[in-house]
Amino acid sequence: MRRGDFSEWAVFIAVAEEGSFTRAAAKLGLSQSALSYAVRMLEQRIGVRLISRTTRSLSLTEAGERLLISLRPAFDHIDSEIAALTALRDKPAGTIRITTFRHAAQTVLWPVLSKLLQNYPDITVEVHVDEGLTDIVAERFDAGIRMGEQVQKDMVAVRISPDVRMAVVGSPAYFANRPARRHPAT
DNA sequence: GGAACACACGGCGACTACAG
DNA sequence: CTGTAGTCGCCGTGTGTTCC
Repeated sequence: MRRGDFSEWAVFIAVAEEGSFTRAAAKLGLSQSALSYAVRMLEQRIGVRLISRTTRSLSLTEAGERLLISLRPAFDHIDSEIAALTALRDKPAGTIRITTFRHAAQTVLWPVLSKLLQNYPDITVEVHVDEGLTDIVAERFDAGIRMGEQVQKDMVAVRISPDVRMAVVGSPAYFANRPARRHPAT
């Protein structure tokens, strides 16, 4: 997956939430044509129509609705974590190690990391993709994404999607210095 | 005179071509 | 990949016509 993909997901969310390319463009500080191009490229690459357009209005397709429901909490969660990091440090920097499975990496993690890395270039993120059950604590990962049934008892889990059973999990050590969350912040 | 309908037109928003 | 300019087409509104 190319790095440029990240912004396309953010564009999709903005358009979906605003219900208008023009308003989304104003919100993101881009031109309307840039957003149209980004969404078109995104749809072409994944081969799924996400937004139904007419000359005067737009609406989300079923696939678009599902994608928005899945992505929005993840973006919100990353935003809240960034805010928490900012509160702890004047200038966030360092390495975050995350383990996840391929589907979550493609649909959830990459889009939010795009925003994170743009805003905090001093942060390095190590993403380990594997379909097995990597031990987050033993392998010294800071966080991971697991299906609900894969969340172990000693993990601190935050659900990130209402319709997909995915959750962000972190080692107790990671959350020891941070406030525990039951839900992603909005 | 007032209500209902049909039509024309301008505004607005999305798309596309093209240049940088 | 982004911005500009031009094009297309839907929608809202104003105006004219018809009917009661």
